[in-house]
Amino acid sequence: MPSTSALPDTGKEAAHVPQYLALRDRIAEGIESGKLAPGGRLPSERQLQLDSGAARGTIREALFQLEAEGLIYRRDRSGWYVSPPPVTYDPTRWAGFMTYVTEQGRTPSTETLSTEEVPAAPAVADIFRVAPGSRLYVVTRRRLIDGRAVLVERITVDPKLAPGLCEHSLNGSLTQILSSHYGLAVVRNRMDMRPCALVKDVADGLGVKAGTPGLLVVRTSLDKQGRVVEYDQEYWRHDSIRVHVDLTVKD
Amino acid sequence: MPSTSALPDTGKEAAHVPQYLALRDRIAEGIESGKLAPGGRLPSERQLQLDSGAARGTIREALFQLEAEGLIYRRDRSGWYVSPPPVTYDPTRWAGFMTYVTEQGRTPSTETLSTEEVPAAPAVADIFRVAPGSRLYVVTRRRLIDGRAVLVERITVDPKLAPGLCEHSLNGSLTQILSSHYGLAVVRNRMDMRPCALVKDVADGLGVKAGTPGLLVVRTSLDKQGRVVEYDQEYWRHDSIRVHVDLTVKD
DNA sequence: TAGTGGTCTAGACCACAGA
DNA sequence: CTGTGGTCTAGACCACTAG
Repeated sequence: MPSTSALPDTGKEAAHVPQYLALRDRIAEGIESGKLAPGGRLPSERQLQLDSGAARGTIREALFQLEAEGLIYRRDRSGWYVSPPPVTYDPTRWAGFMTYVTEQGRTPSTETLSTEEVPAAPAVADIFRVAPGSRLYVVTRRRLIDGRAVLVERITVDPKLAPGLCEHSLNGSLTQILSSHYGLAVVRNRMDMRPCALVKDVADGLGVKAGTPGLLVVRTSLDKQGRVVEYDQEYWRHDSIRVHVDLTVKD
Repeated sequence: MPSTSALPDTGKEAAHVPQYLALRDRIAEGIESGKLAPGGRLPSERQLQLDSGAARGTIREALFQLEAEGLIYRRDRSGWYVSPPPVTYDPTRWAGFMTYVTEQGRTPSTETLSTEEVPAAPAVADIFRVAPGSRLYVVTRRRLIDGRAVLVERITVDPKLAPGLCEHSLNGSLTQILSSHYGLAVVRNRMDMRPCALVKDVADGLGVKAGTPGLLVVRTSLDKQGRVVEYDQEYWRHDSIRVHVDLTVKD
Protein backbone atom coordinates (compact mmCIF):
# COMPACT_ATOMS: atom_id res chain seq x y z
CA MET A 1 0.00 0.00 0.00
CA PRO A 2 1.56 3.25 -1.12
CA SER A 3 2.13 6.00 1.36
CA THR A 4 -0.23 8.91 1.16
CA SER A 5 2.54 11.22 2.27
CA ALA A 6 4.20 13.49 -0.22
CA LEU A 7 7.44 13.05 1.68
CA PRO A 8 9.90 10.31 0.78
CA ASP A 9 9.89 7.33 3.08
CA THR A 10 13.11 7.10 5.03
CA GLY A 11 12.75 3.35 5.35
CA LYS A 12 13.34 3.75 9.09
CA GLU A 13 10.54 4.27 11.52
CA ALA A 14 12.58 7.15 12.92
CA ALA A 15 11.42 8.35 16.30
CA HIS A 16 9.18 11.31 15.72
CA VAL A 17 11.17 14.52 16.00
CA PRO A 18 9.10 17.50 17.04
CA GLN A 19 9.13 20.38 14.68
CA TYR A 20 10.74 22.77 17.13
CA LEU A 21 13.68 20.42 17.62
CA ALA A 22 14.16 20.06 13.88
CA LEU A 23 14.17 23.82 13.63
CA ARG A 24 16.61 23.99 16.54
CA ASP A 25 18.93 21.64 14.65
CA ARG A 26 18.80 23.75 11.55
CA ILE A 27 19.71 26.91 13.42
CA ALA A 28 22.37 25.15 15.49
CA GLU A 29 23.93 23.90 12.30
CA GLY A 30 24.04 27.41 10.94
CA ILE A 31 25.90 28.50 14.05
CA GLU A 32 28.33 25.61 14.20
CA SER A 33 29.14 25.83 10.52
CA GLY A 34 30.14 29.43 11.11
CA LYS A 35 27.48 30.92 8.87
CA LEU A 36 26.43 32.83 11.96
CA ALA A 37 29.39 34.36 13.79
CA PRO A 38 29.49 34.83 17.59
CA GLY A 39 27.77 38.09 18.35
CA GLY A 40 25.91 37.88 15.06
CA ARG A 41 22.19 38.34 14.90
CA LEU A 42 19.62 35.75 13.95
CA PRO A 43 16.73 36.50 11.61
CA SER A 44 13.70 37.87 13.43
CA GLU A 45 11.09 35.48 14.75
CA ARG A 46 8.63 36.61 12.12
CA GLN A 47 11.19 36.08 9.40
CA LEU A 48 11.86 32.57 10.67
CA GLN A 49 8.11 32.05 10.56
CA LEU A 50 8.06 32.89 6.87
CA ASP A 51 11.09 30.69 6.20
CA SER A 52 9.76 27.67 8.04
CA GLY A 53 5.99 27.98 7.87
CA ALA A 54 5.72 27.19 11.58
CA ALA A 55 3.70 29.19 14.05
CA ARG A 56 5.54 31.78 16.05
CA GLY A 57 5.13 29.83 19.27
CA THR A 58 6.93 26.90 17.71
CA ILE A 59 9.74 29.15 16.50
CA ARG A 60 10.14 30.52 19.98
CA GLU A 61 10.30 27.05 21.47
CA ALA A 62 13.26 26.30 19.25
CA LEU A 63 14.93 29.55 20.27
CA PHE A 64 14.36 28.89 23.99
CA GLN A 65 15.95 25.51 23.54
CA LEU A 66 19.06 27.02 21.99
CA GLU A 67 19.14 29.62 24.73
CA ALA A 68 19.07 26.92 27.40
CA GLU A 69 21.97 25.22 25.66
CA GLY A 70 23.93 28.45 25.73
CA LEU A 71 24.19 28.76 21.97
CA ILE A 72 22.21 31.96 21.65
CA TYR A 73 20.98 34.77 23.86
CA ARG A 74 18.56 37.63 23.46
CA ARG A 75 18.70 41.33 23.89
CA ASP A 76 15.34 42.47 25.09
CA ARG A 77 13.14 43.50 22.22
CA SER A 78 16.16 43.80 20.01
CA GLY A 79 16.76 40.30 18.75
CA TRP A 80 18.48 36.96 19.18
CA TYR A 81 22.27 36.72 18.97
CA VAL A 82 24.91 34.01 18.84
CA SER A 83 26.66 33.56 22.18
CA PRO A 84 30.39 34.17 22.42
CA PRO A 85 32.42 31.31 23.93
CA PRO A 86 32.53 31.10 27.76
CA VAL A 87 35.52 32.04 29.86
CA THR A 88 37.14 29.59 32.21
CA TYR A 89 37.18 30.48 35.86
CA ASP A 90 39.66 28.87 38.22
CA PRO A 91 38.92 29.72 41.85
CA THR A 92 42.16 28.14 43.03
CA ARG A 93 44.19 30.72 41.19
CA TRP A 94 43.98 33.98 42.98
CA ALA A 95 43.80 35.91 39.74
CA GLY A 96 41.01 38.42 39.49
CA PHE A 97 38.45 38.75 36.73
CA MET A 98 40.46 41.38 34.87
CA THR A 99 43.48 39.09 34.79
CA TYR A 100 42.02 35.82 33.70
CA VAL A 101 39.70 37.28 31.13
CA THR A 102 42.62 39.10 29.56
CA GLU A 103 44.69 35.91 29.63
CA GLN A 104 42.01 34.26 27.57
CA GLY A 105 42.27 36.87 24.86
CA ARG A 106 39.12 38.73 25.78
CA THR A 107 38.54 42.27 26.95
CA PRO A 108 37.17 42.68 30.48
CA SER A 109 35.59 45.76 31.96
CA THR A 110 33.83 46.65 35.16
CA GLU A 111 31.15 49.11 36.17
CA THR A 112 30.33 49.96 39.73
CA LEU A 113 26.57 50.16 40.07
CA SER A 114 26.42 51.21 43.71
CA THR A 115 28.39 51.38 46.92
CA GLU A 116 26.45 51.42 50.14
CA GLU A 117 26.90 51.00 53.83
CA VAL A 118 24.11 48.80 55.12
CA PRO A 119 23.22 47.09 58.40
CA ALA A 120 24.12 43.42 58.40
CA ALA A 121 21.31 40.94 58.08
CA PRO A 122 21.53 38.07 60.57
CA ALA A 123 22.89 35.57 58.02
CA VAL A 124 25.59 37.95 56.80
CA ALA A 125 26.45 39.09 60.32
CA ASP A 126 27.06 35.46 61.14
CA ILE A 127 29.50 35.08 58.28
CA PHE A 128 31.47 38.16 59.32
CA ARG A 129 31.13 37.34 63.02
CA VAL A 130 29.79 40.78 63.82
CA ALA A 131 26.63 41.82 65.62
CA PRO A 132 23.48 41.87 63.45
CA GLY A 133 22.85 45.41 62.33
CA SER A 134 26.56 46.34 62.19
CA ARG A 135 27.38 48.50 59.20
CA LEU A 136 28.99 46.71 56.27
CA TYR A 137 30.11 47.94 52.88
CA VAL A 138 28.16 46.50 50.00
CA VAL A 139 29.43 47.09 46.49
CA THR A 140 27.38 46.14 43.49
CA ARG A 141 29.24 45.80 40.22
CA ARG A 142 28.61 44.66 36.71
CA ARG A 143 31.38 42.97 34.76
CA LEU A 144 31.58 42.69 31.01
CA ILE A 145 33.52 40.71 28.47
CA ASP A 146 34.02 42.30 25.08
CA GLY A 147 31.32 44.76 26.02
CA ARG A 148 28.69 42.19 26.96
CA ALA A 149 27.53 42.03 30.57
CA VAL A 150 28.24 38.54 31.93
CA LEU A 151 27.81 38.91 35.67
CA VAL A 152 26.44 41.08 38.41
CA GLU A 153 28.11 40.79 41.78
CA ARG A 154 27.39 41.97 45.25
CA ILE A 155 30.49 42.24 47.40
CA THR A 156 30.34 42.66 51.13
CA VAL A 157 33.36 43.93 53.07
CA ASP A 158 33.79 44.74 56.74
CA PRO A 159 34.66 48.45 57.12
CA LYS A 160 36.78 47.61 60.14
CA LEU A 161 39.19 45.75 57.88
CA ALA A 162 39.09 48.24 55.03
CA PRO A 163 38.06 51.67 56.30
CA GLY A 164 37.35 54.17 53.55
CA LEU A 165 37.24 51.48 50.88
CA CYS A 166 34.46 53.23 49.03
CA GLU A 167 36.66 56.23 48.35
CA HIS A 168 38.74 54.18 45.96
CA SER A 169 37.88 53.58 42.35
CA LEU A 170 36.24 50.18 42.43
CA ASN A 171 36.23 49.53 38.72
CA GLY A 172 39.48 47.61 38.79
CA SER A 173 40.56 44.73 40.94
CA LEU A 174 39.06 44.93 44.40
CA THR A 175 41.39 42.18 45.53
CA GLN A 176 44.31 44.34 44.53
CA ILE A 177 43.03 47.27 46.59
CA LEU A 178 42.39 45.14 49.64
CA SER A 179 45.85 43.72 49.38
CA SER A 180 47.91 46.81 48.56
CA HIS A 181 46.05 49.42 50.60
CA TYR A 182 44.95 47.38 53.55
CA GLY A 183 47.46 44.54 53.66
CA LEU A 184 44.72 41.94 53.49
CA ALA A 185 46.08 38.74 52.00
CA VAL A 186 43.71 35.95 51.13
CA VAL A 187 44.92 32.48 52.00
CA ARG A 188 41.67 30.60 51.93
CA ASN A 189 38.74 30.65 49.60
CA ARG A 190 35.36 29.06 50.15
CA MET A 191 33.07 28.70 47.19
CA ASP A 192 29.54 27.63 46.54
CA MET A 193 28.15 27.15 43.07
CA ARG A 194 24.73 26.32 41.91
CA PRO A 195 22.50 26.79 38.89
CA CYS A 196 19.80 29.34 39.54
CA ALA A 197 17.32 31.57 37.80
CA LEU A 198 18.23 35.23 37.61
CA VAL A 199 15.84 37.33 39.63
CA LYS A 200 14.57 40.68 38.41
CA ASP A 201 17.26 42.86 39.99
CA VAL A 202 20.12 40.91 38.52
CA ALA A 203 18.35 40.23 35.26
CA ASP A 204 17.84 43.94 34.70
CA GLY A 205 21.52 44.54 35.37
CA LEU A 206 22.47 41.96 32.78
CA GLY A 207 19.86 43.15 30.34
CA VAL A 208 18.15 39.78 30.27
CA LYS A 209 14.63 38.65 31.02
CA ALA A 210 13.95 37.78 34.64
CA GLY A 211 14.07 34.04 35.13
CA THR A 212 16.67 33.22 32.52
CA PRO A 213 19.02 30.53 33.76
CA GLY A 214 22.21 31.56 35.48
CA LEU A 215 24.97 30.33 37.76
CA LEU A 216 25.39 31.65 41.26
CA VAL A 217 28.94 31.62 42.59
CA VAL A 218 29.40 32.63 46.21
CA ARG A 219 32.98 33.23 47.32
CA THR A 220 34.12 33.79 50.86
CA SER A 221 37.75 34.92 51.11
CA LEU A 222 39.59 34.53 54.38
CA ASP A 223 42.96 35.82 55.55
CA LYS A 224 45.53 34.05 57.71
CA GLN A 225 43.64 34.88 60.88
CA GLY A 226 40.46 33.43 59.47
CA ARG A 227 38.83 36.84 59.10
CA VAL A 228 36.41 37.29 56.22
CA VAL A 229 38.10 39.66 53.82
CA GLU A 230 35.48 39.59 51.12
CA TYR A 231 32.08 37.98 50.68
CA ASP A 232 31.10 37.94 47.05
CA GLN A 233 27.89 36.78 45.39
CA GLU A 234 28.36 36.53 41.65
CA TYR A 235 25.40 36.01 39.35
CA TRP A 236 26.64 34.80 35.99
CA ARG A 237 24.91 34.35 32.69
CA HIS A 238 24.85 30.62 32.34
CA ASP A 239 26.43 30.66 28.90
CA SER A 240 29.44 32.74 29.91
CA ILE A 241 31.26 30.65 32.47
CA ARG A 242 33.06 27.38 32.92
CA VAL A 243 34.54 26.56 36.28
CA HIS A 244 37.76 24.65 36.38
CA VAL A 245 39.33 23.36 39.57
CA ASP A 246 42.56 21.44 39.95
CA LEU A 247 43.18 20.15 43.41
CA THR A 248 44.91 17.68 45.60
CA VAL A 249 42.69 15.40 47.59
CA LYS A 250 42.17 15.84 51.30
CA ASP A 251 40.60 12.86 53.13
CA MET B 1 -10.94 61.76 36.73
CA PRO B 2 -12.11 58.49 38.25
CA SER B 3 -10.52 55.25 37.18
CA THR B 4 -12.58 53.07 34.89
CA SER B 5 -11.00 49.98 36.39
CA ALA B 6 -12.98 47.82 38.74
CA LEU B 7 -9.79 47.06 40.65
CA PRO B 8 -8.75 49.15 43.63
CA ASP B 9 -5.98 51.64 42.99
CA THR B 10 -2.82 50.68 44.83
CA GLY B 11 -1.68 54.27 44.99
CA LYS B 12 1.63 53.17 43.49
CA GLU B 13 2.21 52.98 39.79
CA ALA B 14 3.55 49.46 40.36
CA ALA B 15 5.58 48.12 37.46
CA HIS B 16 3.32 45.90 35.42
CA VAL B 17 3.71 42.29 36.53
CA PRO B 18 2.93 39.77 33.83
CA GLN B 19 0.22 37.31 34.65
CA TYR B 20 2.50 34.29 34.45
CA LEU B 21 4.85 35.79 37.04
CA ALA B 22 1.98 36.54 39.37
CA LEU B 23 0.88 32.95 39.00
CA ARG B 24 4.45 31.81 39.59
CA ASP B 25 4.49 33.78 42.83
CA ARG B 26 1.28 32.22 44.01
CA ILE B 27 2.55 28.70 43.41
CA ALA B 28 5.98 29.48 44.88
CA GLU B 29 4.28 30.76 47.98
CA GLY B 30 2.34 27.54 48.27
CA ILE B 31 5.60 25.63 48.14
CA GLU B 32 7.55 27.81 50.54
CA SER B 33 4.74 27.94 53.04
CA GLY B 34 4.86 24.15 53.11
CA LYS B 35 1.34 23.66 51.76
CA LEU B 36 3.03 21.64 49.06
CA ALA B 37 5.61 19.22 50.43
CA PRO B 38 8.78 18.21 48.55
CA GLY B 39 7.85 15.37 46.26
CA GLY B 40 4.23 16.47 46.34
CA ARG B 41 2.24 16.92 43.20
CA LEU B 42 0.87 20.15 41.82
CA PRO B 43 -2.65 20.43 40.45
CA SER B 44 -2.84 19.57 36.76
CA GLU B 45 -2.37 22.31 34.20
CA ARG B 46 -6.03 22.17 33.29
CA GLN B 47 -7.02 22.44 36.91
CA LEU B 48 -4.78 25.48 37.32
CA GLN B 49 -6.49 26.88 34.25
CA LEU B 50 -9.86 26.61 35.96
CA ASP B 51 -8.50 28.10 39.17
CA SER B 52 -6.84 31.06 37.54
CA GLY B 53 -8.81 31.67 34.37
CA ALA B 54 -5.60 32.00 32.36
CA ALA B 55 -4.90 30.21 29.10
CA ARG B 56 -2.96 27.00 29.33
CA GLY B 57 0.05 28.54 27.61
CA THR B 58 0.26 31.13 30.35
CA ILE B 59 -0.01 28.48 33.04
CA ARG B 60 2.83 26.58 31.42
CA GLU B 61 4.99 29.68 31.29
CA ALA B 62 4.66 30.00 35.05
CA LEU B 63 5.55 26.34 35.50
CA PHE B 64 8.61 26.61 33.23
CA GLN B 65 9.75 29.55 35.29
CA LEU B 66 9.52 27.56 38.51
CA GLU B 67 11.28 24.67 36.84
CA ALA B 68 14.17 26.92 35.81
CA GLU B 69 14.43 28.10 39.38
CA GLY B 70 14.65 24.53 40.58
CA LEU B 71 11.48 24.69 42.65
CA ILE B 72 9.53 22.12 40.69
CA TYR B 73 10.17 19.40 38.13
CA ARG B 74 8.04 17.27 35.88
CA ARG B 75 7.60 13.63 35.26
CA ASP B 76 6.79 13.20 31.63
CA ARG B 77 3.05 13.10 31.08
CA SER B 78 2.51 12.38 34.72
CA GLY B 79 2.55 15.78 36.37
CA TRP B 80 4.50 18.52 38.08
CA TYR B 81 6.14 17.89 41.43
CA VAL B 82 7.90 19.89 44.12
CA SER B 83 11.68 19.47 43.98
CA PRO B 84 13.46 17.97 46.98
CA PRO B 85 16.36 20.05 48.34
CA PRO B 86 19.72 19.70 46.56
CA VAL B 87 22.69 17.79 47.94
CA THR B 88 26.02 19.46 48.48
CA TYR B 89 28.95 18.08 46.58
CA ASP B 90 32.50 18.73 47.74
CA PRO B 91 35.06 17.59 45.18
CA THR B 92 37.93 18.19 47.59
CA ARG B 93 36.66 15.48 49.88
CA TRP B 94 37.33 12.15 48.38
CA ALA B 95 34.03 10.76 49.55
CA GLY B 96 31.94 9.06 46.93
CA PHE B 97 28.31 9.71 46.09
CA MET B 98 27.04 6.96 48.37
CA THR B 99 28.90 8.48 51.31
CA TYR B 100 28.06 12.11 51.06
CA VAL B 101 24.45 11.60 50.15
CA THR B 102 24.03 9.39 53.19
CA GLU B 103 25.79 11.95 55.37
CA GLN B 104 23.18 14.45 54.33
CA GLY B 105 20.38 12.27 55.54
CA ARG B 106 19.27 11.08 52.14
CA THR B 107 19.16 7.64 50.56
CA PRO B 108 21.45 7.09 47.58
CA SER B 109 21.25 4.29 45.07
CA THR B 110 22.98 3.40 41.83
CA GLU B 111 22.03 1.53 38.70
CA THR B 112 24.50 0.41 36.10
CA LEU B 113 23.01 1.04 32.68
CA SER B 114 25.81 -0.43 30.61
CA THR B 115 29.44 -1.49 30.67
CA GLU B 116 31.28 -1.52 27.40
CA GLU B 117 34.74 -1.73 26.01
CA VAL B 118 35.09 0.84 23.28
CA PRO B 119 37.88 2.25 21.12
CA ALA B 120 39.17 5.57 22.40
CA ALA B 121 38.16 8.66 20.49
CA PRO B 122 41.08 11.02 19.83
CA ALA B 123 40.10 13.47 22.59
CA VAL B 124 39.75 10.72 25.19
CA ALA B 125 42.89 8.95 24.02
CA ASP B 126 44.74 12.17 24.63
CA ILE B 127 43.49 12.38 28.20
CA PHE B 128 44.56 8.81 28.94
CA ARG B 129 47.77 9.17 26.92
CA VAL B 130 47.04 6.07 24.91
CA ALA B 131 46.89 5.55 21.16
CA PRO B 132 43.58 6.53 19.54
CA GLY B 133 41.50 3.40 19.09
CA SER B 134 42.85 1.67 22.19
CA ARG B 135 40.16 -0.17 24.11
CA LEU B 136 38.81 1.58 27.17
CA TYR B 137 36.14 0.60 29.66
CA VAL B 138 33.11 2.84 29.61
CA VAL B 139 30.56 2.44 32.37
CA THR B 140 27.24 4.26 32.25
CA ARG B 141 25.40 4.59 35.51
CA ARG B 142 22.37 6.31 36.88
CA ARG B 143 22.37 7.57 40.43
CA LEU B 144 19.32 8.31 42.53
CA ILE B 145 18.52 10.11 45.73
CA ASP B 146 15.48 8.92 47.62
CA GLY B 147 14.45 7.06 44.50
CA ARG B 148 14.64 10.03 42.16
CA ALA B 149 17.23 9.96 39.37
CA VAL B 150 19.54 12.94 39.78
CA LEU B 151 22.45 12.20 37.50
CA VAL B 152 23.66 10.05 34.66
CA GLU B 153 27.37 9.47 34.44
CA ARG B 154 29.75 8.03 31.93
CA ILE B 155 32.95 6.76 33.48
CA THR B 156 35.99 5.86 31.43
CA VAL B 157 38.75 3.68 32.88
CA ASP B 158 41.90 2.28 31.32
CA PRO B 159 41.76 -1.55 31.38
CA LYS B 160 45.52 -1.64 31.80
CA LEU B 161 45.11 -0.11 35.25
CA ALA B 162 42.04 -2.08 36.24
CA PRO B 163 41.86 -5.33 34.24
CA GLY B 164 38.60 -7.17 34.67
CA LEU B 165 36.89 -4.20 36.27
CA CYS B 166 33.60 -4.98 34.58
CA GLU B 167 33.32 -8.29 36.39
CA HIS B 168 32.73 -6.46 39.65
CA SER B 169 29.38 -5.19 40.79
CA LEU B 170 29.49 -1.55 39.81
CA ASN B 171 26.45 -0.40 41.73
CA GLY B 172 28.44 0.68 44.74
CA SER B 173 31.47 2.90 44.98
CA LEU B 174 33.70 2.58 41.96
CA THR B 175 36.37 4.53 43.76
CA GLN B 176 36.36 1.91 46.46
CA ILE B 177 36.85 -0.88 43.95
CA LEU B 178 39.66 0.89 42.17
CA SER B 179 41.37 1.49 45.47
CA SER B 180 40.89 -1.84 47.23
CA HIS B 181 41.16 -4.22 44.27
CA TYR B 182 43.67 -2.40 42.12
CA GLY B 183 45.56 -0.27 44.60
CA LEU B 184 44.79 2.89 42.68
CA ALA B 185 44.91 5.86 45.03
CA VAL B 186 43.72 9.20 43.78
CA VAL B 187 45.82 12.15 44.86
CA ARG B 188 44.70 14.73 42.37
CA ASN B 189 41.35 15.68 41.02
CA ARG B 190 40.63 17.91 38.08
CA MET B 191 37.11 19.21 37.63
CA ASP B 192 35.18 21.15 35.08
CA MET B 193 31.69 22.41 35.68
CA ARG B 194 29.30 24.17 33.45
CA PRO B 195 25.60 24.65 32.98
CA CYS B 196 24.31 22.75 30.00
CA ALA B 197 21.15 21.42 28.44
CA LEU B 198 20.54 17.71 28.81
CA VAL B 199 20.66 15.96 25.48
CA LYS B 200 18.24 13.20 24.56
CA ASP B 201 20.32 10.25 25.78
CA VAL B 202 20.85 11.67 29.21
CA ALA B 203 17.41 13.19 29.43
CA ASP B 204 15.82 9.80 28.78
CA GLY B 205 17.97 8.29 31.50
CA LEU B 206 16.79 10.90 33.96
CA GLY B 207 13.22 10.72 32.78
CA VAL B 208 13.16 14.39 31.82
CA LYS B 209 12.43 16.19 28.60
CA ALA B 210 15.41 16.67 26.31
CA GLY B 211 16.75 20.17 26.67
CA THR B 212 15.94 20.73 30.31
CA PRO B 213 18.73 22.58 32.05
CA GLY B 214 21.44 20.60 33.78
CA LEU B 215 24.93 20.82 35.17
CA LEU B 216 27.83 18.98 33.60
CA VAL B 217 30.61 18.00 35.99
CA VAL B 218 33.68 16.43 34.45
CA ARG B 219 36.14 14.87 36.88
CA THR B 220 39.57 13.57 36.02
CA SER B 221 41.19 11.61 38.84
CA LEU B 222 44.93 11.10 38.83
CA ASP B 223 47.18 8.93 40.96
CA LYS B 224 50.64 9.73 42.32
CA GLN B 225 52.29 8.93 39.01
CA GLY B 226 49.95 11.24 37.18
CA ARG B 227 48.06 8.40 35.52
CA VAL B 228 44.39 8.92 34.82
CA VAL B 229 42.56 6.57 37.16
CA GLU B 230 39.06 7.63 36.24
CA TYR B 231 37.50 10.03 33.79
CA ASP B 232 33.94 10.79 34.74
CA GLN B 233 31.31 12.89 33.00
CA GLU B 234 28.37 13.53 35.29
CA TYR B 235 25.16 15.03 33.99
CA TRP B 236 23.16 16.38 36.88
CA ARG B 237 19.63 17.65 37.12
CA HIS B 238 20.19 21.31 37.77
CA ASP B 239 17.96 21.38 40.83
CA SER B 240 19.73 18.54 42.61
CA ILE B 241 23.27 19.76 43.16
CA ARG B 242 25.25 22.43 44.92
CA VAL B 243 29.00 22.41 44.63
CA HIS B 244 31.02 23.49 47.62
CA VAL B 245 34.78 23.92 47.53
CA ASP B 246 37.04 24.97 50.38
CA LEU B 247 40.60 25.60 49.36
CA THR B 248 43.85 27.28 50.10
CA VAL B 249 45.07 29.72 47.52
CA LYS B 250 47.88 28.86 45.17
CA ASP B 251 49.42 31.83 43.32
C1' DT C 1 -9.64 4.11 29.29
C1' DA C 2 -9.38 8.66 31.34
C1' DG C 3 -6.34 12.15 32.37
C1' DT C 4 -1.82 14.06 31.98
C1' DG C 5 1.60 16.78 29.79
C1' DG C 6 3.73 17.65 24.81
C1' DT C 7 3.20 19.89 20.58
C1' DC C 8 1.18 23.08 17.46
C1' DT C 9 -1.83 26.67 15.25
C1' DA C 10 -3.40 31.44 14.23
C1' DG C 11 -4.44 34.95 15.68
C1' DA C 12 -4.07 39.56 19.07
C1' DC C 13 -2.20 43.62 21.54
C1' DC C 14 1.62 45.56 24.13
C1' DA C 15 6.26 47.82 25.55
C1' DC C 16 10.27 49.00 24.10
C1' DA C 17 14.74 49.45 20.96
C1' DG C 18 16.62 51.73 17.53
C1' DA C 19 16.90 54.37 13.20
C1' DC D 1 8.05 55.87 13.39
C1' DT D 2 8.81 50.69 12.32
C1' DG D 3 10.11 46.39 13.78
C1' DT D 4 11.42 43.64 17.53
C1' DG D 5 10.47 40.48 21.13
C1' DG D 6 6.98 39.86 25.34
C1' DT D 7 2.59 38.36 26.71
C1' DC D 8 -1.77 36.20 26.10
C1' DT D 9 -5.91 33.75 24.18
C1' DA D 10 -8.61 29.67 22.71
C1' DG D 11 -8.66 26.32 20.61
C1' DA D 12 -6.72 21.36 18.56
C1' DC D 13 -4.70 16.69 18.39
C1' DC D 14 -1.15 13.49 20.02
C1' DA D 15 1.71 10.24 23.08
C1' DC D 16 2.06 8.54 27.04
C1' DT D 17 1.15 7.32 32.25
C1' DA D 18 -1.31 5.14 35.45
C1' DG D 19 -5.30 3.19 37.53
